[in-house]
Amino acid sequence: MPEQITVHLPDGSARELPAGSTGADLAASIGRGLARAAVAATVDGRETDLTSPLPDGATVAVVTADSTAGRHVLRHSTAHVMAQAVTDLWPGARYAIGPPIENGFYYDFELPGGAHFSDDDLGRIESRMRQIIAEDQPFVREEHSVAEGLELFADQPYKVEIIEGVDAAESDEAEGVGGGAVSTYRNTDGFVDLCRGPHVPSTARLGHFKLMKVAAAYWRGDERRPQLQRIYGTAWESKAALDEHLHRLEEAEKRDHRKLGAELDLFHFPPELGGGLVVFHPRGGLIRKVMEDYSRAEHERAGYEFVFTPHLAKSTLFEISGHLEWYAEGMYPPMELEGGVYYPKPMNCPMHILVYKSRQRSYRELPLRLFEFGTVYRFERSGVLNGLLRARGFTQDDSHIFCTPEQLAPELADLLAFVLRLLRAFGLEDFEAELATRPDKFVGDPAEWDVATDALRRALEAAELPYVVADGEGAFYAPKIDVHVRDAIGRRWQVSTLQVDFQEPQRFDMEFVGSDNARHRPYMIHRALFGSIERFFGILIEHYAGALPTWLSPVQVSVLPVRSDHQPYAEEVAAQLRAAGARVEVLAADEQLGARVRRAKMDKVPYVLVVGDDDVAARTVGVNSRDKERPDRGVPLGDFVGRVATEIETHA
RNA sequence: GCCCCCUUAGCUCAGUCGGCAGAGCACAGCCAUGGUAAGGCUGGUGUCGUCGGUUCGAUUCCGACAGGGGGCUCCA
Repeated sequence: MPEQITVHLPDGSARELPAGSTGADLAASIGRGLARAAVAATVDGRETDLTSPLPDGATVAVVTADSTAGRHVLRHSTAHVMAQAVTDLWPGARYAIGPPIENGFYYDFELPGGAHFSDDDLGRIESRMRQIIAEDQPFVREEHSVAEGLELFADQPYKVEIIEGVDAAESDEAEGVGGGAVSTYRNTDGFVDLCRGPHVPSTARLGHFKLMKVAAAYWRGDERRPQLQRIYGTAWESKAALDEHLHRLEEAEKRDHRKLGAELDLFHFPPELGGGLVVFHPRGGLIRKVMEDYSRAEHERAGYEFVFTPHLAKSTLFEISGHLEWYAEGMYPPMELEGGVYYPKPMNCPMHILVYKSRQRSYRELPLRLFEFGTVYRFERSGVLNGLLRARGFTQDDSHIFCTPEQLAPELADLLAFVLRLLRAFGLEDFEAELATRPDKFVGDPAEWDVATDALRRALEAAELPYVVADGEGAFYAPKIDVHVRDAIGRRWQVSTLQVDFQEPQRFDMEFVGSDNARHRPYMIHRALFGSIERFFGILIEHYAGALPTWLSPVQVSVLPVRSDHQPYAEEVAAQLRAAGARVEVLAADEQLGARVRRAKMDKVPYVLVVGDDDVAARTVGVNSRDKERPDRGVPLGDFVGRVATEIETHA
């Protein structure tokens, strides 16, 4: 046994420590500030905890609390403390799993007698957690055999299930179970939890946390298993970081499209219609019309043809398409009339296939690109509805492209470029894609799957779009690409989707006549770029916090005469702007100027013009831009009209 | 569908330890002609989400239901 060990630091230097030294000792030897900030260590790149002895000759790095790994450790440790507090306050409570997540952590519990937490309980739990933290209890790692683990957690059936799961099959590293061993962490007052670690050396390192909410969650995420009580919390390395996070949440709340939708008079969900069904008001309708007009013009340029199809169809259609077999629970219930059974359509594809099949098709017509703003109805479960982001009736900017197998790859590449062009026009810049591949349960020929998946991959690479492969996440009938965007405050939203489908062409027995005069089966691509117009609308509102770019704003310029006698000039200014294509309102001088400025600003109108004596005399306007604190006085009218016209045209 | 929370004027919310309910904004009328985020005065406004229970009496306490929010599951 050597008395000294040597550890290497990532910067290439080495350090001698007494044998048995831990990550915490290393941190202390490097410096006091670091010792305070340290929450864990890595040995040869693998996480360990600060309390385990370090091996001789390893490269050791100390993990600080403000790093991603460090925050992970903090949050995980805070989750343990929460479980400890809950078992103190509810003796006999069972604890299941409590991992760190983005911005925080959660822990799932089952309370004695099936009791539920209420929001008031969060305060009590937090108080108890603060006591535990103040007591500075060390986290001590222990290793046990599986048998000892089962003994230790005899009265914790969820922990037993985790340990037993290991015996049966794979190890569950995150839970500290694997290779025939079980690791745990114990606090001084006896609370012990199954865990791989690492943890902070003691509870005193924690403290900048807040319990956020109570929720229910199914054990193992399976709705047939017991429902547990989940508490979510957030935890950070400093008070400043915690406050910043809470501030971000407030900002996100201010951007909530439902709140802004009401404030800006854009849309609402009348209870008389039922959940998930929206009505657009004139201003929201105008924004939507601009979106649709732009989309139509771009589709026209890209070689799409426009079709229109009904909202209802007989069951026959959805029997052929397979929707009744595969998707019945997502469809609105049937209506019977005159002996027929009708369903509201959950998708547009079967309708577009009927357009294709209306006559014999030649390879010379392909690719045939059929486009429609198709409104569909899906019976989403009540708990999943979420404003415009998840509705029961919505409109897809839907297209189905029918092509020959040879055309598939180039068509996909063009399509992806088209997707990005359209999204960029709406001011979205930050994209990521997900390539979803063949699931376990699939239909069709694996060779065809490979062809399609490969075509999708090549399209992604051609577009230089960063992507991740979601293995087995494809639809049962086809692989797909989902395009995600990041908004102004970094949230990720799924928008566009591109799917290759060989299944429906077969079900509908689609054909085209090739150059060889033989009949062939076309490939089909499903694609929606906005995804759903309603959803995309909601995302834009949140992205821009309601302050839409000029070209999308329902009112682009408000003209405010200082006094009533400036009204004629204000009308003239408005007329010139309208002639240049702008949407203009004049707020007459029956209210104080300041109040009218405020009203226009609250409506997030991009330009508020004030015209008074000087302006009438010099044919100028006072320009108050949304992005500027102070107004510009005396701007020549002609200059301003030109500027707005350019902005509208260039989507600035 | 399941768990937690919420529901009082058009909106945001206060309130009644059980005794016929309030503020600000908005709205209406009048006055004020005002150069950049709320001018002044006056006024009307409610089945206190719905139904049932307890009570002399329920907006308040209890229960059910509906609608909304946050999660879970789901998202072909």
